Amino acid sequence: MMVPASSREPRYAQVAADLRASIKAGEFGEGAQLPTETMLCARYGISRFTVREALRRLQAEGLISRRRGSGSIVSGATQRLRQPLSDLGELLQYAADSQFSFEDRGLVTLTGARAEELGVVDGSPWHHLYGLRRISPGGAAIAATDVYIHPDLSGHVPALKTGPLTLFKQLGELGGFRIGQVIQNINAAAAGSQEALALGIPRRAPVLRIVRIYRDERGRIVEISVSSHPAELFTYSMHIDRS
Amino acid sequence: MMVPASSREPRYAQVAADLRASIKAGEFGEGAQLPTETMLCARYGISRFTVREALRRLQAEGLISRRRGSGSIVSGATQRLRQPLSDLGELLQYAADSQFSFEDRGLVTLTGARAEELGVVDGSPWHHLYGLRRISPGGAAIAATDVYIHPDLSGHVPALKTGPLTLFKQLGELGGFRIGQVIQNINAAAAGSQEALALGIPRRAPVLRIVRIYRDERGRIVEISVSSHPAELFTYSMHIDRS
DNA sequence: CCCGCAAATTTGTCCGGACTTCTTGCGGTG
DNA sequence: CACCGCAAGAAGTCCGGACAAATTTGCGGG
Repeated sequence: MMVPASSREPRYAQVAADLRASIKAGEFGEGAQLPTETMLCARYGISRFTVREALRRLQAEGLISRRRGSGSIVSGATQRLRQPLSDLGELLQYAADSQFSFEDRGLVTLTGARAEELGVVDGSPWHHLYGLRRISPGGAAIAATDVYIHPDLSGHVPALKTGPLTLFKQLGELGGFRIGQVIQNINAAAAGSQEALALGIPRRAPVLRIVRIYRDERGRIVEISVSSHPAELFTYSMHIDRS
Repeated sequence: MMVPASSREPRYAQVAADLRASIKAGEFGEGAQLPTETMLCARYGISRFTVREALRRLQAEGLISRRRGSGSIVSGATQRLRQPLSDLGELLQYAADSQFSFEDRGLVTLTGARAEELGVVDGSPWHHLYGLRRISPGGAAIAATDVYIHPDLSGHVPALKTGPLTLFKQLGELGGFRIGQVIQNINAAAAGSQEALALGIPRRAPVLRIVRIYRDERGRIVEISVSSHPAELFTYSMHIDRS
C-alpha cells in the first residue's frame, strides 16, 4: 500500500526497509515503541504474518527488541555502534564503505597447516590475490588481505576491478551464481613482517585475523579471504538475542 | 505426536530438538537430504508452519541449509567444527563445557576509557570478579576473565558458585530475571603482564579479547565480562546464511 | 546420445483466523 | 496508602489453505 518499491522483492522486505528508514530518520527515537503488529497490519494493508516477518528481520539486525505482552521498542544506539556484519547485507555494505585494491599473484597450491586452517583439501590449487583495504583511496590501510579464488573461476580474475564492489559479488555476476553462506573464523595473531610493513605497525604486533569462506548456494567454496586488521583499528561486534 | 517432551516448550522447539538429535546421531549424514516439509508434517502430525519454524532454527544454527525447489540438506561437518556461539543456547553450552573459578574483588568504579570501552556510564560502580576458565579442573587456563556485575545484584555475589554454570544464569535465578540480549565485541590485543602470567604466555603476546555485555529482557545491563584468550587456543567461528 | 521443454516436486511468500502467555494499568479492598 | 486481582492489550504459538518461484526429473524430438 504505502510501500510501492521494486515489487520484485517480497512484501515483508519492503515493509522492513520502510520501518528501518523510519527509525534511522528519527521517526522513532531510541527506546520508543513501534506501532503494534495489528496497527502495522492496518497501516500497510497486509497480514500479521507479513508484519511479523518484517519485524523478525529488524530484530535480527539488532534494530529493535520485542517482548511478549509489551511491544517492540527501538534498541539503544549504543547497541549498534560498531560493525555488526551479522547478516549478508551488512557484510557487503561494510565492503562497500571501503576500497580494496589488489594485485594478481597467480596460482598457488595450499598445503599442510595452511590448507587445514582454511578448510580446503591439502594440495589443492587456488588463484591468489593480495591487496589492501582502505577507508578512503588515499588513506591508511585498515587491513591486509590474501584472497584465494577457486581455480574454476580463474578465467574471470582478469575482469575483477579494484573498488568498492566485493570480489565475491563480482565473481557471482561473472560466473552466474549467488552467494549462499559465509563462514567467518576470527582469532588473534602476531603480525608477520610483510603485514607489519604494509599496515605500518611494529613487527609481531597483535592483529585481528578474520578468515572468511564464501560458498555458493550449492555449498561449493568459491572464495576464501584472510584479512589482518591492526588491533587498535578494528573491533568485531555482534549481538545475540533471545529466541 | 512422536515427541512427548516437556510440553512446556513450544512444539517447534521439540521438533527442532528431535531433528537435531537425529542428525547428530548420524541418522542423516553430511549432505543427506532431510525429509520434505510435507513429510515432516505427516510424521509429527503438525502443520507446515510449525515444521518451518523448527527448520528455521536448525538453519540458523548452521546445521542445515535449504534451497527453494531442492530441499533441506545437512551441512558439512567441517562447517561446524569450532565454537559457533551464535545463539544463546550455544553460548551457555560453551560455558557448560568448561570450568570457571573466580575470586571476589569487591566494588570498583569504572572511569574514562575503560568505562567507554565497556559501554557503561563514566564513574559508575560495579562489583568486580576475576577468574580463570579451564577445560578441565586441573588443566591449563584458556582464558583470563574480568567480570563486572551491576551493584544492585551485589547481594547475590556471595551465593555465586565456581563450576560449569554461567554466572549470568546463576544471577538470573537468584535475582529472578531472564536473559534478553548479549552483545559481543571482539578484538585483538597484547597481553598485559598479569594476563600473561596467568595464562602462561609471553608478555605482549597477542590475545583475543572478547567483551560480552549481558542484558536482561528490559535491556538493563546486568553483567559485563572481559575475556582474554591466548591466540593459539581460541578461534571464534560463525556463519552467515542467505535470507 | 544430447538438448530443450513440460511436469512434478519442494521451499518461499502470504492470507485469515484462533488461542495462549505475558505485561500493564486500573480499580477495588484491606 | 499499599496490596491484590482483574481486564485489556500485545506478542508468541499454531492451524489450514493458496499461490509463486526455483529446481529437478523425465519425456520426446532432433
